[in-house]
Amino acid sequence: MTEDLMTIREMCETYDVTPRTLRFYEAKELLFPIREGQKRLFTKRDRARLKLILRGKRFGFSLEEIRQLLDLYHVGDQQLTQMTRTYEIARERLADMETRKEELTQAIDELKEQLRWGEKVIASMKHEKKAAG
Amino acid sequence: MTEDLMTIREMCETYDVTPRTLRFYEAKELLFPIREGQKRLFTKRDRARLKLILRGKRFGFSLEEIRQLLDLYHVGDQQLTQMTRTYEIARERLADMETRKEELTQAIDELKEQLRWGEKVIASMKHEKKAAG
DNA sequence: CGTTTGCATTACGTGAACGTCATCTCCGTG
DNA sequence: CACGGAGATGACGTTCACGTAATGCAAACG
Repeated sequence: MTEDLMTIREMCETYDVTPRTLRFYEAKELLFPIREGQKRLFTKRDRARLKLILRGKRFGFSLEEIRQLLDLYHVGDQQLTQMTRTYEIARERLADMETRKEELTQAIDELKEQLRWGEKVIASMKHEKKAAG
Repeated sequence: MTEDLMTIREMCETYDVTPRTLRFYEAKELLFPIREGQKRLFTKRDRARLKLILRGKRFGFSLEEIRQLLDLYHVGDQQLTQMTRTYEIARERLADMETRKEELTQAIDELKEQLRWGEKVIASMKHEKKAAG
């Protein structure tokens, strides 16, 4: 099976994105599908990158931020200085993500608290209604 | 001190946003400053909401999603059915946030792993350079 | 009393992230 | 060989979340 490669349509169905999105990501140098004539063929590497892109988006990162991060995952044949810079960017992102996680944890706790409040309010409203009815 | 109230400028300095942003949030019904003549005066409630807005944005929520959530924090005099709906929306958001947190935790672990990789690569590159030099 | 300062409104502009439409090109099938 | 379907390429449109004038008003200040 030469099925390391996927067409644009297969990609769309697998990852629930549109062709436009995939072409857009290629234009922005987030993906690098190979060409068979005109047609794009997406490799395993592209799929790995796409997963990271979609995850990054759910975290609220911009495509540009994601692009910088992706470089760390496919180091390739970079120069030492460039590699070091990539590494530093990644460390910053990591710190960023850990901060987010803490905030998120706190937000979750607070929201849970509010939900308990909401339950009480709803309960008492039902009670009032009953009493008033 | 009647200083439960803040001017738009004070708000901007305190929360590091522009006047435009605050007016925009009011237009979108995320904030409800009172008026003294023409001027806006932001209450403690507005400040609490703004904090939640800014935090929500860092999590990648849209302003519309945030607006729905905010209703839970200032219940006011809603009807039972509306309150119940708000409560349900909040529960969905909570589930959403918990999913995000898990994904984020995983992403952090993976990124840490990549960073260890990066360190090794950089170390070996320095070594090669030394050997080649 | 003219002018700066602070805030207001109205309206057009902008960057990010795609959507949509028109048009073109192969490729396989009847 | 006509033709439908998958995919490509511009190019313009759209939504979100504000930015950026242009203009106006009203209190404060020298």
